[in-house]
Amino acid sequence: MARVTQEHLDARRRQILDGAALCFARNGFHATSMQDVLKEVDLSAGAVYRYFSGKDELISAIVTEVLGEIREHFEAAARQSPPPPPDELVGRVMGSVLGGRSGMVHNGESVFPRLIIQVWTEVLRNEELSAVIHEGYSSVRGAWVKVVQGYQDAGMMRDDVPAESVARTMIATAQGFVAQMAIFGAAPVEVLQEGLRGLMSMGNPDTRT
Amino acid sequence: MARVTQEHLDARRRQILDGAALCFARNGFHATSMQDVLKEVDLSAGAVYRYFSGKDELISAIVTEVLGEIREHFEAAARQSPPPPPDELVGRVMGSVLGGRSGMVHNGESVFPRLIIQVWTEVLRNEELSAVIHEGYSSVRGAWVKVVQGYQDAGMMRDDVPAESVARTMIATAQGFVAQMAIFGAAPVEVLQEGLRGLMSMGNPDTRT
DNA sequence: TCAAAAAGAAGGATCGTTCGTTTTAGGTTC
DNA sequence: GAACCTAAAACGAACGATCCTTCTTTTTGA
Repeated sequence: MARVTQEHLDARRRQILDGAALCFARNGFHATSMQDVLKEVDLSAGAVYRYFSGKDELISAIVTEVLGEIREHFEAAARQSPPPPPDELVGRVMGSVLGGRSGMVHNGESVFPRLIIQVWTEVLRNEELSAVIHEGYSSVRGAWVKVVQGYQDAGMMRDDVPAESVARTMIATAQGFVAQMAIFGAAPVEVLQEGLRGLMSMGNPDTRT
Repeated sequence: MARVTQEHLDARRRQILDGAALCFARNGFHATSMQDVLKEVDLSAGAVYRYFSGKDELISAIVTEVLGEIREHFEAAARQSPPPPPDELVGRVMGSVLGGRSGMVHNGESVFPRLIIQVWTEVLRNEELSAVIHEGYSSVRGAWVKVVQGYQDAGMMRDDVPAESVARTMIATAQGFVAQMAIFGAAPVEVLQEGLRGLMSMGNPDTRT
């Protein structure tokens, strides 16, 4: 295929990214060989190396894309007006994160949770990717802090706890639920929402600061 | 050193496990070479292969040990009497999990959070280890469900949400906080506790089921 | 027809592991 | 108690396998 259209080139690149992401979600970045990826995308080495300079660039492209998607979903949820309560906020994020790559399924399970925890381990050993997730997280946290301050200003939440701590905790809830889905299999987002509503119903814990 | 004492053999095995765990926390299981481990523990290949039949067995031993420790910390916290509120419960788990391996530090950061998320990725590609984490999680969840039912029976929490959902959400909070510490660095456990107290103070969210 | 896309065999490097050798701790002998 | 002996612990060079990547050749589409 010579002198192909730009759409064809883009489609090839996406085909490689998707196939590689599937492999990486299954086996991790470094237990997956290039041969595994080549077999998955049904292309030769020469073809893949035309689109990516090497395995590292392929990994970086996937990690960056995943982090970008997640950041967007978190920030979109925080832009809701009026700011929804925590259970709805977290539920919306989880729904859009899991629904975003709805096509990517393996053994009946969404690939995304598995891919996300692989990404977490990869940012630990790559300064460039570490910077990406730091910046994204910082931005998301800022947006969610504002939502929490909205709760406090409206008298919906005690205001003697730092808004940042609450924002971090809500984000942690979503992250932990993703980890559970990756390890133990898919679960309805309602589980997480019910859990948050249960916690929210406990009332101001007396005089303990 | 021939005919050495059993204590020496045990110490050697532990030395290898700790050194390998440090390497794996830094770089992941499959981006860490045996040469890396040998250099870290300052032993030869022949020595290490006397204690472990191969890299896979070394990984399995570390993963199993980590999962066992975590399970014990979660179950010990649930055995508290009377059952503490969620913020104290989660705070106690985080404290003991992070304090347990207090000796293992790298660049001023506790190694354990990094090691834990590496473990999560490894159970995805090893059926044996998957069974271990499934069993441990099932047991922990059962213990925490009872605590939540205690909240509900005492009228501290609305009882129209499944206790299992709340238990899962509390566990997810701890898991997510571990992920945050691994990726973004250590943070006081108080952050997570404050966050939970903030959520708990929001009161019964009206008529939304 | 030809430039570009894809193919796929092969190279160089690194991996996990083995195995023949050396060193050592602790029991034995005088 | 000092010298010796021996089984085992540790060593480390080397092997085959596998990995990522390159590069020449073939195929393809405009």
